[in-house]
Amino acid sequence: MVAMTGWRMHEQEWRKGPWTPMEDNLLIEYVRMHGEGRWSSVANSSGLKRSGKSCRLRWVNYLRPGLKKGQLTPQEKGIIIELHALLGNKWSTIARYLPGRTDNEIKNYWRTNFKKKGTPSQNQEKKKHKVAFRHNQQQQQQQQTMNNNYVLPHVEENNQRMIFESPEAKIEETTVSEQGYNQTVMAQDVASWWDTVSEDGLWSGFFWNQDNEKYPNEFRIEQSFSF
DNA sequence: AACAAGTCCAACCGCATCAGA
DNA sequence: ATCTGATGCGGTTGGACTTGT
Repeated sequence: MVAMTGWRMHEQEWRKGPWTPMEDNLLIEYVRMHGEGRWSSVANSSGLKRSGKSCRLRWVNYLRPGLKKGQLTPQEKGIIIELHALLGNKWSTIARYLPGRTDNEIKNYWRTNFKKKGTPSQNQEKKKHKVAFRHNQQQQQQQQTMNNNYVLPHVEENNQRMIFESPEAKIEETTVSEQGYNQTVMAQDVASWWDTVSEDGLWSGFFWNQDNEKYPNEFRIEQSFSF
């Protein structure tokens, strides 16, 4: 209740609905000048008639430099599935391990593909490609107007291996044997997806080790990609 | 060609938590 | 210790778009 007071103060005045390119530019300019954060002052400083909450969401989910658009890769899907099996609906936490992807995107992916029965049909996959293509075109136009000075956090590339690090979970590189992977943690509706991805050869391994005596609440992952 | 149904995703909402006064 | 505003998160919705009939 209390938490909403600030947001609702000028609720009648806030614009809602889809963002226009002009609004996007105003927000980009604001962030460029003031940095991320202090969203509640965006309206005053930039002239945007959007709530701070709306501005933050727009920035985080759409305007933020480094965002990937388009279809999730099999690797990314695998990470989502693994982490969801481990963490549940902690979309923002899962998103931290997928640089350039947003919690909203991951949430949408999960709901679309696994919240209901069955796996996506081939037609659905075709549709996804079309949508992804549309987004890529839009994003490329968007990116051209922006000065990308940001560095993706917590990810390094090291001899064809992505090392995931989390400030919260202290995830670090490790060497876990394939036998250590426990497929039973996967939901049943995910199993068919696993078969598909394994067959196409793009997925080369993603192993978990929860036998961590020292830090029982932590987990370690090894992710190998074929670039 | 027209309509219905399904899919996707941007954006909103409400609540929880954090931080500063 | 309490209050208040700011921020973050997860759930939900609306509408554009695609596909099927």
